[in-house]
Amino acid sequence: MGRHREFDVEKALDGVLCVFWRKGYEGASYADLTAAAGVERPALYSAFGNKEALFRKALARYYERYLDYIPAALKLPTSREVAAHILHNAIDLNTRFSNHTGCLVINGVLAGSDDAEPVRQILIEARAVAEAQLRGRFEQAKAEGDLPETAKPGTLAAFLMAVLHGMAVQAKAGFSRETLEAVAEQALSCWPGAKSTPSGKSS
Amino acid sequence: MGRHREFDVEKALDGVLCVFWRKGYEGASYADLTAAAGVERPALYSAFGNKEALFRKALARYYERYLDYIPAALKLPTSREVAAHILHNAIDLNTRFSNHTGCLVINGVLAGSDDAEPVRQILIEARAVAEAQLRGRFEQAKAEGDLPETAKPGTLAAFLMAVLHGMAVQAKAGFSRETLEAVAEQALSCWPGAKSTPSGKSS
DNA sequence: GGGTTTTAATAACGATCATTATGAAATTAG
DNA sequence: CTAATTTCATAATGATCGTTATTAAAACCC
Repeated sequence: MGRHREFDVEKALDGVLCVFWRKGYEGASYADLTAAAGVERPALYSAFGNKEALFRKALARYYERYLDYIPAALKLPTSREVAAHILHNAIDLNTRFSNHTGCLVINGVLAGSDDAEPVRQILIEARAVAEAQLRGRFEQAKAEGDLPETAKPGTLAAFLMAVLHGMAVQAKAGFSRETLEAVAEQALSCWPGAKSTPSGKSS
Repeated sequence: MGRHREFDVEKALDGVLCVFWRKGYEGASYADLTAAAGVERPALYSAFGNKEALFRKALARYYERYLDYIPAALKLPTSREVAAHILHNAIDLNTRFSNHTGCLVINGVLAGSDDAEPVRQILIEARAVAEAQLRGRFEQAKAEGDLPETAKPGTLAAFLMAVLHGMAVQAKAGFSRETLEAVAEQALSCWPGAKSTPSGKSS
């Protein structure tokens, strides 16, 4: 019973996502958001809740639409392939759209007013989850002999995330895909190789 | 002629700097700024100009008070020492103050409203200057044989900056000094070594 | 088809934003 | 001591912030 919704909720969310991606959480005003969503303010509130809830839903959509290469990468056979796949896909994502470069999880809130603190923590937690997934995958690689005994999975995960974050900052500053690819290659150049298995027998 | 200033301009600027460092350009309100400076709004305006001018002066002070390790590092004898010195000093700066972690040049404005675009460009330019200095120093290292012929100074500079930016993001998220030191070590582990001078005679 | 319910659009809400009039207090020049 | 000048603190400016009444339009139920 009642009137139907006249706008496509997912389309509106996509528009909202682009604005948050470009301007961050606090930098995006409702004037921007409604213009991009093609919908008036009360419609956004009734469909998504307040600004923080709206951002959370945009972030969830970002993960499922644009960050799906991460779970895919984690299934690759070697830790080096995992790292390389994530680096290259991140570069593509960070430079593909000229209207919103970089990464939403970095652009969202790095530093902001006290009002933005909850959203800042959400993004910190999201990055921590990704880093933990990488550490787990690299621990597995170590157990499999894909990484040497001396390798530190936690350090490799933190290092890879640092390079990803740094490239996101650079992409937001307008760096070219080619420059970022060179950065990624440099980061990969010191990736620990497979165990030389001096005493191991390959089955 | 006229009344004397009753507050210390440099002290006030230091207070302002801390707020910008912690909350970024747009996240810092005049309520925050005046509280930290210990001075009323009109005093800030008469002494420094508007918010953008105030930020520029805080940024200049940041460079001379906290980023003086960069010109010092550029004078070190080898490119590896340059990179290591900058990485370690950046980590210290990013974690030394619990009230304003990370880096002002990153926290300032990454993504924001259109109003913040001028300040965003200022920070992009500041980072570009640092990267160009590094590239110049690494070109010199290459010419001196400190870096191999295959080394790409521009890539090394961009890579080093990426790691620095990534660590600044991580520091702002609360990462420990120890974790960041491990990240820096990983970044340095692939630093190109001195030319092996297979046909060269050491003088 | 009237009554109910949900959505849509306009416009208003109080709060806060950066910026600045305003006038009192303080210092120097004559 | 008076006049001129600068700084000080209070408070007001218009604009914009996120959020929400309010009212008209549309779609369902009985």
